[in-house]
Amino acid sequence: MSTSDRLIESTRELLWERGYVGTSPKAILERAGAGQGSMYHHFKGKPDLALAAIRRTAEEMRATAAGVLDGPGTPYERIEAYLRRERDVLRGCPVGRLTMDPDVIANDELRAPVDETLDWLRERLAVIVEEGKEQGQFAAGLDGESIAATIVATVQGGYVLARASGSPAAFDAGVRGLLSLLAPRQSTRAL
Amino acid sequence: MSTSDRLIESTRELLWERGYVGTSPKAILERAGAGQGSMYHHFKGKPDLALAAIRRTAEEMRATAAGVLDGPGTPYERIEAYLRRERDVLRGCPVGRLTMDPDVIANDELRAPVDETLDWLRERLAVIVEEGKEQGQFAAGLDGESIAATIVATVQGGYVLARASGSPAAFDAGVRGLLSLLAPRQSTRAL
DNA sequence: GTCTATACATCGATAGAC
DNA sequence: GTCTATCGATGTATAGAC
Repeated sequence: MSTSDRLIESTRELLWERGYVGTSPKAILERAGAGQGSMYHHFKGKPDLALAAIRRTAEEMRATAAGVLDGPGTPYERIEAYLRRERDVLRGCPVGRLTMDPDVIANDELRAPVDETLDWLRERLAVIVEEGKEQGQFAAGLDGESIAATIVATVQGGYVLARASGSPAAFDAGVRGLLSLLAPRQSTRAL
Repeated sequence: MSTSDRLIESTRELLWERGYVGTSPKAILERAGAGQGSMYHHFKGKPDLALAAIRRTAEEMRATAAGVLDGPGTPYERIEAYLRRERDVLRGCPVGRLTMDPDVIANDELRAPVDETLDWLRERLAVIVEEGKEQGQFAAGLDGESIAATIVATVQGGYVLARASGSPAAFDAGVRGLLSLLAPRQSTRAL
């Protein structure tokens, strides 16, 4: 792995753990095993390096979600697979957490990958919900885009609840509740 | 307002805007119009002042939520009132945002008010959902605690979506989706 | 490309005058 | 109680040697 790559990877880890405001160049360099010079040679500064890290994290998240959402199964099953997919719940979402970072939100360039990723996810889920409606799996009255927003919000908020309580249980409960509300009509299934 | 109060209020504002890591004593003092000496006279240090601020914010949030949840109306209507209550969506939740703060999560004393508030909210909502089940407004198969977690998560995650996109629209969409899923059986209502 | 040295501001806290 | 002065450490960035 190149020095530039190690810098980006270290930054990704630290952004996830401590956010943008809580991540210093010094900490990045220590973790990457590099000196000041390397960082300022490859990147213009902290925001530039963070942008590279955020873009990579966003892309990775998109690929992971696509892997599940484009998989086999009925619309409900694919949504369930997305919601139940294994997660390091207490670490939170490496993309969503950035929305609580004032310096990220204030910088359109840093915010863009975050926005685009969550937006992509919502649109992808909205299509799946619409498919489920066509197949009669979901009630015709549901709005795909709204349900998609609810699904993504439940996940993002589930991280908040889990981190507050120090346990993944609340995340799982939120997912369970959402799935029980989404469950295909008239089949009472074990959730 | 006493100096101590002004310090707490300034801290509350800054914690909301910038989080714990992003809030410096200096910024607090400037906003409060006080000097270093005042702060360290009234509080042991930054964590101590933050604790006072977080406790006050948590209490205020609880009171606000209770005002809606204990109000009039059917269980569904009270949940709807809670979800649709006016919010400064783009500012996010002053309590929930703290869960993304590594120094808050690492400190049990600072985390406690956050945990207790969200936990209280979930329990309160769980009772309301159970009431709705008894009254036949919600399907008997629903689990109060899970649905409560979904409701709180949708709100917390709604803030994430809104802040990512720079618009409250996604928050509203998530709420709309959740309400459409919760809507009392067989009455198709305008949502 | 990478390193060390240096710069200057800010961080969180303490000391001590008033 | 509040103020200013000061402290050592860290934050972000630049300079310049190798």
